[in-house]
Amino acid sequence: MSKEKNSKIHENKIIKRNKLFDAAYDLFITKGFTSTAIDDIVKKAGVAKGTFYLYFKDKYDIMDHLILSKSSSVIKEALQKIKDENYDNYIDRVISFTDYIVEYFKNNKMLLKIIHKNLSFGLFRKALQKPEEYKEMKEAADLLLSSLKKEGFSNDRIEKVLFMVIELTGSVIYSSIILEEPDTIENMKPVLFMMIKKMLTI
Amino acid sequence: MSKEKNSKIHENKIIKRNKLFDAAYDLFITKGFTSTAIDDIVKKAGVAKGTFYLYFKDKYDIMDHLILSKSSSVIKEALQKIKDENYDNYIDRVISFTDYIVEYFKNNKMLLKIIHKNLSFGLFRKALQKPEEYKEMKEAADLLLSSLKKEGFSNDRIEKVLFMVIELTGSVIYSSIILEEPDTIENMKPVLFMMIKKMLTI
Amino acid sequence: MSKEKNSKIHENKIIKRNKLFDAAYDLFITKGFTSTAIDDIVKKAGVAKGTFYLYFKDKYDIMDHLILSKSSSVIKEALQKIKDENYDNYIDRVISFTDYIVEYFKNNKMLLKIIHKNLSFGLFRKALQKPEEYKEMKEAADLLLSSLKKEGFSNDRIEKVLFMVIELTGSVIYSSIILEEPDTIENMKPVLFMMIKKMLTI
Amino acid sequence: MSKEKNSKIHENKIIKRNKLFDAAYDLFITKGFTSTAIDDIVKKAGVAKGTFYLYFKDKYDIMDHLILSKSSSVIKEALQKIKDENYDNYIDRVISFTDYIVEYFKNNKMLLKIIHKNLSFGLFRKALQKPEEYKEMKEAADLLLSSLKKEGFSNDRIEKVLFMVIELTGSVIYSSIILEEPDTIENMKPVLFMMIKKMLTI
DNA sequence: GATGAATGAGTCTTCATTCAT
DNA sequence: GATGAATGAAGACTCATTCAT
Repeated sequence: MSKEKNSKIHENKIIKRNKLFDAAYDLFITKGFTSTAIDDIVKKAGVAKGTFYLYFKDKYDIMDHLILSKSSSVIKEALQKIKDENYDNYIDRVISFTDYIVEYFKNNKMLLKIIHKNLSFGLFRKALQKPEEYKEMKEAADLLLSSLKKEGFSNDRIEKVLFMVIELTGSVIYSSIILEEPDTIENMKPVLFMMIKKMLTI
Repeated sequence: MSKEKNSKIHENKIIKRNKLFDAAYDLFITKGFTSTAIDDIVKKAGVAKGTFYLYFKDKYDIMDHLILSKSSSVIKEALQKIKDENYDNYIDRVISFTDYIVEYFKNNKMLLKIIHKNLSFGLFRKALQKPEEYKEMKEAADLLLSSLKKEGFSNDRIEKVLFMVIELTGSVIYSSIILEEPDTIENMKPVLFMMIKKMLTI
Repeated sequence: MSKEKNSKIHENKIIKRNKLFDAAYDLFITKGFTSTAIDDIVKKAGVAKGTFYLYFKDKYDIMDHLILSKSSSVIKEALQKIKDENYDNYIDRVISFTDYIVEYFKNNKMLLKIIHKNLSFGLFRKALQKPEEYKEMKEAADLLLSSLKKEGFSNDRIEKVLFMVIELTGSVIYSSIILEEPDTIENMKPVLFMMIKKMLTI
Repeated sequence: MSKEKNSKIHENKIIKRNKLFDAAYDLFITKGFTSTAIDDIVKKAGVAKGTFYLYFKDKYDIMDHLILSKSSSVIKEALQKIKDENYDNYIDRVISFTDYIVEYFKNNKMLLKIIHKNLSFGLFRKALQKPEEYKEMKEAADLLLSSLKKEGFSNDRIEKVLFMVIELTGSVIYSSIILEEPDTIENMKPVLFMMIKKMLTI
């Protein structure tokens, strides 16, 4: 009975945390991070102000969790896709993976805006150090890494090249989707994929 | 006499504007953008608060001008360097250009921090539309473009590829210099240059 | 004209500062220090919140100034009284001085409450170091000191004894007026004066 | 059996109360009264927040009990000392008593700080009205009172003089130990004792 | 053109207290 | 009796911007 009680309380806590999470997400992508006040978040979540501080340290804390959570879920989906498709060429796999992410952000411009301005690799590093919580990321990273290793990439280079592919992709996505600079994402995609292929060819 | 007086007044205005500019620059790279208040800027510049709004729309406005001005001067220097060196290989030219910029930001970490967080290509676009004011940028762009054109790059692709090279370089510089992620800039450089070469090879 | 203008502005500033001062005083003695919010003060003074911070660092700052200002004015009055009376006995002078202060606080219980809880000798020390601003205090201190010196008190002891007389007086005043402990001020007075006489007798 | 159970429960309650008491004491003298939150106290005591309110009305309540308890125990020790020493001069007895308290607070500066800011004679009055709980205080008071009575002090005056001696001692201790104003406690002691002697001499 | 006093909305954060479990 | 999640009022302080002089 005590267990049941605790589980109910625990459940409530998760629900409340999620309410805050969702409210913050909605507001951040609608009004932007800076223009969103804690007050807005709690009002939308239907909880008291103090409750916010029970679950998050401050506005930056909830933002970090948000970025990680959203990124993680995109990556998870992209990962599932390439698993299902079963390419035997590793470059095709990377391209397909990338394509999924491009398409995702085409439909989530505001999220892209938010994420981009607040993204830091420190965040991802932390995430990869908690494999239980962000196992999709870990899995995605490992899959790509092992693919490249098989192709004869030196250990030393793999990480750096992958990092650059990711950074380039991120930049192009942001710039072309949000600013249409230097061109629309549709026109950038073929060039981007070509570049990725070149970068990944030994 | 009226002319003389006017020119003196005009000169005074430029001096005042520059004072604000320099003060803002010093403060931004010391304390960061967010932590710098208009109040700090005007105090350091030795002018009244209202005067700030006579010369700049707001804090973002002065920041944009700052980024443009500083970027422009780095590019100018890099440009001068590759002109002096006289490579006949266009890829070497790009690498040398890039190298100059990397080295510059290694010695100006704070500026790099500021610029990165506030960079937008809209800014550069505007700059390129005022060739008289930012002629170094225009020149640099034209030089690289014509080099690639000679090599047989299709007009359509040149701009996009160049854009990607710049974005990749920017990302790597920021990440490796500021965060040492995924490695130090020294260790990233050879890989970065290799990637650039691949990207620029037909 | 410029002078006139400046003096008008300067005058306005003093008026505004005084408004805040008076509002704070009224509220502190009515509601107490802790229960008075900056908001209350500015509303009562009829100025904006930010204006408060133009004149005072925080609530403690205005309180310190208040204590000093009020103490200073009581002391000034007490000083004037003993000057007018022209006692030739130094003990009578001290007693008369003390009596004035006792009577003053009998009629200003709330001020006594506030002052007592926030009094610190550091404050007075600072005040005595600005003789131009708090010259009454300086004068009072010097007068008493020189009286005792003439009577043969060793320099070493004068300050300590005077300190104790002041502390004792303060304690008795506070306790008897505010708490009527251990008796009313009327009944404490003769004993207090007797004790002071004993303390000041060589 | 019911009795046994009840006594065990009762014991548990006392233990819990003491835990809160000790935790509060430690925190108050470490961080100060205002900076200590109920939350800190219950965490340190290892109980839930609500439990605090089962034993104490609020933060002021636990503070009052703390002051009384600590004061009572110092006084008890001081009392024991003068009993052991067996002076036949009543003034020496008071001086010795005082000296013990001075020495005690020299080694417990933080406690002194806390007590001073929150001391009120109302507290002691209450204590003296519960002789069973604070019998040391009652005893000390009676001992000193009867000493003075024997010397011919009028009943009326005894209480007041004693009150003043206590107040003076308290003020000097606080000021000299905490602020070293107007001098260190070592240098104040001889003057303080001399004053006490004068005050107690008929 | 220049000034700088004044504004007041906006923001985060703390914490004593309650009450359903 | 005990718990601790939830509350939400209360509070201090900041700062970009305006405008009368």
